[in-house]
Amino acid sequence: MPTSQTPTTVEQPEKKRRQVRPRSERRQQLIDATIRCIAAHGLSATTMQLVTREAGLSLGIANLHFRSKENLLTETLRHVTREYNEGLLGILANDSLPSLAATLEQLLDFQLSRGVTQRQKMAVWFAYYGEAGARPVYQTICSASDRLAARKTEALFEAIISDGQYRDRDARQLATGYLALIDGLWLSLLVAPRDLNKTRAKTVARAYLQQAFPKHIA
Amino acid sequence: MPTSQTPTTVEQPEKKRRQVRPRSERRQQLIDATIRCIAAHGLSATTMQLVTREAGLSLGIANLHFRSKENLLTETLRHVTREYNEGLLGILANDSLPSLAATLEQLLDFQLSRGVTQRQKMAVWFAYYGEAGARPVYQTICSASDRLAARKTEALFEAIISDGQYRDRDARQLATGYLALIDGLWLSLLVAPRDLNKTRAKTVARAYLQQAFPKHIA
DNA sequence: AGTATGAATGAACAAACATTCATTTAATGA
DNA sequence: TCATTAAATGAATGTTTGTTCATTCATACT
Repeated sequence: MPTSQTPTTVEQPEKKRRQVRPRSERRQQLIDATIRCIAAHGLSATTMQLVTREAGLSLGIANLHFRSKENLLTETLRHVTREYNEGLLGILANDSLPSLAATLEQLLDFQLSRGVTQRQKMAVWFAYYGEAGARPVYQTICSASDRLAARKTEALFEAIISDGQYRDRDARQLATGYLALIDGLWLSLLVAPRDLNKTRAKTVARAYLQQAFPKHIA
Repeated sequence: MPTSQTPTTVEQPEKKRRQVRPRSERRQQLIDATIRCIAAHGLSATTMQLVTREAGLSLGIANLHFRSKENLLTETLRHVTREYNEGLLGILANDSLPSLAATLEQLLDFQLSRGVTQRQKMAVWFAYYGEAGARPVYQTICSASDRLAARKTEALFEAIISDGQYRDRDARQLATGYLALIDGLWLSLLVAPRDLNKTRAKTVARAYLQQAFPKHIA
């Protein structure tokens, strides 16, 4: 054998080169991995081993960046919640008023869009809802998010009722019903995708809005 | 001290007398305890210790009567599901036809009744929904139950549409919407009981039915 | 090139877990 | 009253879990 410097390449398992990355990037990487794990294996089967392996990192790193598993799970819920709320506020922010009819259409499109209704996100959402009754932290995060959505939707509906001079309509009640309907449709999409697809779900939600505000939706 | 035969009664922790009971009774006892544990601590924190202690029995007894924890959890879901389905079928059974309007009212009353909307039951329901994406057994049980409810509700709505000669109504779509609405209301009652109570939930659900079938509901 | 810093690693550990099974004892019938 | 049966018990077991921390090494600065 000549002057082969390489250390006897006997098809080693290719020990991955260690990389140093900023804290925020690692945190995001771990949250993403946690979401995938929860969607694939459920919340109760999501272990630190599973998450860190899914992220392609070492076991100890989650505790390094998140202090504890509990904290990682809480931050993951916060992340999914924040993402949804930002999307919602982008449509329902007080200042942006293109037209009430257009806003209503945008809201419907967003809530049954690809991004929001993908299995991964919905699975995470409902996994935490399921535990919310027992974990005050989850309950707080979930209900704060719900309350924000309720407030913004109610405000939109009030504006629409005023604009269309609809009679005998209660904005609060209609908003409660509409948001519950959306939640229920998400649940069906998650648990029984054979019986309901996104298109039909959107038709159902649109029908609700048409009954409520016929002048504002086609 | 005289002839005290009793073995020095120094306020012993009162060793509970062992009782032999039939298998079916023990199974029910354990399922009930499991429901309470899931409601109080969540599915992921429900351990055999917790369940058997809650039932006032010894640690090994759950494995004796249910073979495994997995089996106990599955049977618990089956029990809750069966209980709900029986209530529903009691109202929507094909043969019992008092009057369509009365049946509609009964359905609404049942789905938002004390028995169905008590925190314990709803917490169990959603805990399993949250894991359903990852556990085929849960998914099967949940979606089979959902499908039954959908079929029966749709049949009722078809009869009502025919009876009232309503135009431009799709029974399937209305049933999907109504059941999703009920699911969403349950979720809100569970997660944000501060913002929604049973009475208001019933008002919202009734409004949906009134829009759909004004001749059949007050 | 040499050094200092702290991010990344993963073996090791203690706690918690479901499950097993030898033992106990209530219930039944002879 | 005693023998038989099997339900009930809980200490013991082996596995899995989250967490720790001594060590390694990529990176940046001198």
